Amino acid sequence: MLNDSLLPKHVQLRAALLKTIEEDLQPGAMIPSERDLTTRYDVSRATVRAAISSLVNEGRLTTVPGRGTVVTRPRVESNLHLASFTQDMRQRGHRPSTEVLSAAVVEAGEATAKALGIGAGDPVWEIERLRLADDEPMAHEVSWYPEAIVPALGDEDLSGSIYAILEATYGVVITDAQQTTWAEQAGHTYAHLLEVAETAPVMVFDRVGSSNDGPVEQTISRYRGDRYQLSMSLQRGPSAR
Amino acid sequence: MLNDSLLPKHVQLRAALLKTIEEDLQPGAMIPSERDLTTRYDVSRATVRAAISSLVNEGRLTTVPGRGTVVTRPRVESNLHLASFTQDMRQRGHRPSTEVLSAAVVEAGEATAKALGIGAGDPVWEIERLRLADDEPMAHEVSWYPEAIVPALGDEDLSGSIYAILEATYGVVITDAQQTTWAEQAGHTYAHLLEVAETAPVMVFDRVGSSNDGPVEQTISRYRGDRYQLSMSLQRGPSAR
DNA sequence: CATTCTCACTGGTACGTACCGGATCGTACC
DNA sequence: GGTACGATCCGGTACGTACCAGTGAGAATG
Repeated sequence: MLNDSLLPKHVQLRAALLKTIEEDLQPGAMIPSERDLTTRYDVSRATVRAAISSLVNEGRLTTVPGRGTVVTRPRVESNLHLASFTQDMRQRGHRPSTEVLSAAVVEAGEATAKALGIGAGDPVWEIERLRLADDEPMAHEVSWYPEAIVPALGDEDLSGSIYAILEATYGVVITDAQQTTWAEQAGHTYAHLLEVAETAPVMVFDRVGSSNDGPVEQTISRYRGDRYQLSMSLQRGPSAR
Repeated sequence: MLNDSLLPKHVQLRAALLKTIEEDLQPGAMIPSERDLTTRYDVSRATVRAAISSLVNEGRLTTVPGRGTVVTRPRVESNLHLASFTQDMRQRGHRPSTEVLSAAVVEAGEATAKALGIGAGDPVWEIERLRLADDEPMAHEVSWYPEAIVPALGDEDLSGSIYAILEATYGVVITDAQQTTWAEQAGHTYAHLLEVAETAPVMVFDRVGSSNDGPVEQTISRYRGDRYQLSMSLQRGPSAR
């Protein structure tokens, strides 16, 4: 039945099961019992269990002692992914808008230069924007992009997604980012911009976005603590000592 | 050798291995061979392999065909993972300690009951702890665990990792969690506990930890904004609209 | 002395058996 | 008609055997 090849049987069986649960079965449906599968595919139960446990481990199947093994209902998408402010707000049910505060070429500071892998003092576009949701301030953002990568960024309409401009005009696709977040008091400057008290808490994000060719963007955002929250899923990872 | 006993042997063996790789072995060191472990603990090789593969799955061990099984070198990157406070602080170079403020069985609130998949009013252990790093307050934590799962939690030493207790005593392994975070002002209660101003910003985490059998824990933590930050990597999700 | 070969040992694969406790359902008994 | 029992399914646990393909150290060879 199996043995098309050099692949271990439990790997082949795994693939076969995956195919059936994707094509023929609905979430919540039961797959054949382990003992049934042993005769169907003419393998031992240990092999069947190896295949199944691999799929259980990836969250595709769930075992229920005494009943059987069922196809897992697909999980709601993890909320933590790389999205532009615009996408993010729409997904949360808000109407996003943007106020461009400034856009100019400046010399890269030390931290920015290091983050972007360029020299300190190299020219970078500095874009400062206020982000609104339903016409109320949600976040303040300052972003830096190397001029060498996006020479004419200032000519574009910066009230929308800069990621879209990068992609359409410069063929640069930001595929992943690393960000650090912490909590601060708004303070003089941002209290005014965000229309909150000076002692109001804000969530600060320091993000470096990268394309396949390396870092492209650094952004420091300050979100109003009273209007923003972030959800994420955690797995027990390799470094979960 | 094993058989303390209500727990399956491979779970006990898993715990035993985890202890040795945490206490006696350096990253990169090899653990005894599978056949060696069968005689040491007087179990079958299948049992040994079950214990090992569970640890491999969580990234604590790595198997090398023809050579052996080695303790995984912890990676410094990927800062966003499921880790206990103790683990987290050690990784950040701090010396963690804990002050247990209270531990009692209470009736589950509505939000907690919903998160844990139990009935409102069902008995849950409520553990309130102050977490210190280098003897200074870092975070305040309140956790809830269903009494049905951990009947005698109050008898344990709660100044360390509760995850470790869950695993060692109850055979419950928290493998993943969903958490939401936002920024707040410390306020009366927490300002005093965390030794900061009432207007000082804190990062709040509302986390639900789950084992393979479902939710086990809800924890609400408040971290001092001036002492804590969170790093994470973002990928462009499947629907990168 | 350098190379090659052998061989013990590793994890990986695959088979078999056996028994347990939980779930389900039909059936026999009040 | 409702309850209790038992047969029978399920996955979970645990044991055993056997062989394979890499690895690596030491022996045999050049």
